[in-house]
Amino acid sequence: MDTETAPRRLQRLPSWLLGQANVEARRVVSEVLAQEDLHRSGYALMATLEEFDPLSQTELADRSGHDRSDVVRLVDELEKAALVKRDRDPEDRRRNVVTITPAGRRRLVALDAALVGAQDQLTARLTPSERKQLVTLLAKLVGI
Amino acid sequence: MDTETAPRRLQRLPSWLLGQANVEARRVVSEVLAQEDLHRSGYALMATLEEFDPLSQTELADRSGHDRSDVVRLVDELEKAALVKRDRDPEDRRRNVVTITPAGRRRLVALDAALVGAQDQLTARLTPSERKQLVTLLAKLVGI
DNA sequence: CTCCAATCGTTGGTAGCACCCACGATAACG
DNA sequence: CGTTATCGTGGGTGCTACCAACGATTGGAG
Repeated sequence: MDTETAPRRLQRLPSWLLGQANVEARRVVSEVLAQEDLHRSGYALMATLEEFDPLSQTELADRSGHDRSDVVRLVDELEKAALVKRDRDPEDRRRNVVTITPAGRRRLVALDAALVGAQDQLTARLTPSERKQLVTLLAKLVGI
Repeated sequence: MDTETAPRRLQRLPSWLLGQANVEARRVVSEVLAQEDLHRSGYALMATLEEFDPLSQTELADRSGHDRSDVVRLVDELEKAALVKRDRDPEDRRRNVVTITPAGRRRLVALDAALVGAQDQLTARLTPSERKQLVTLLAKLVGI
């Protein structure tokens, strides 16, 4: 849409501006990740595993901010692509132990590089110092 | 989700932070508007009409950032609630002329007040000056 | 040791939202 | 005229975020 022709009432709302910015963010990131043949949630899961490996699916869901049931299907895909591994936990046979594979780690490096480009594109209109400010403000807003 | 326990890879991404902030924004705003018995898109349409009245449905769609076909159903609801009026344009009988009703304007005032509260809630962790900065940065990011 | 409650993965379904396409009615224009 | 474009409308799709319920399994109370 033409954000410039939007009503002022909306343009002044932080919530609306966040929405608009988020639309851009999703668009740019999805586009870049699609070239690497992955969805945004796939990246989120792999990033989570890279740092907190090994995790049960429920833990993975909580850390990555997804629903338990959605993680099932996401891990299905990632496992099919050999980017993650899923095994029954021998110590608690209700759980699945999910880990990232070496191939997954290698893939993550490529994705990181692609994502840097996406971030630059997203914040193209901001100066480097403004980008830092934005990150700081957003982090504070969401309570990090 | 617990944004604090998210992987650092994500926490550093402006796009991810925007996403998290947007989740909060949607949640807070939807909640507040629900008490006034309206969706977010309903408010967007009414805000657009208040400023640019009268508009055809296509113009309304462009200004408010929605699809033409979705505006049809949204205006249906708003018209049923007597918040907007829809008439065939006598000068171009393909068009519908959509205007906000006096009742709509009154309702908008109440909604505005409710939304101020929502914004405060959303940006509760920021100082007044930080809130201004955030709005400025986001506006610049989306090209306003 | 037994039974009950809780947890885990999984399946299925729902709701909202942003899209897209095709149609009939109408208008603009050659 | 007849052709092309625009408008509202109905229908449908895909994505994402949810929620409910189930069988398998575990842990804890008695």
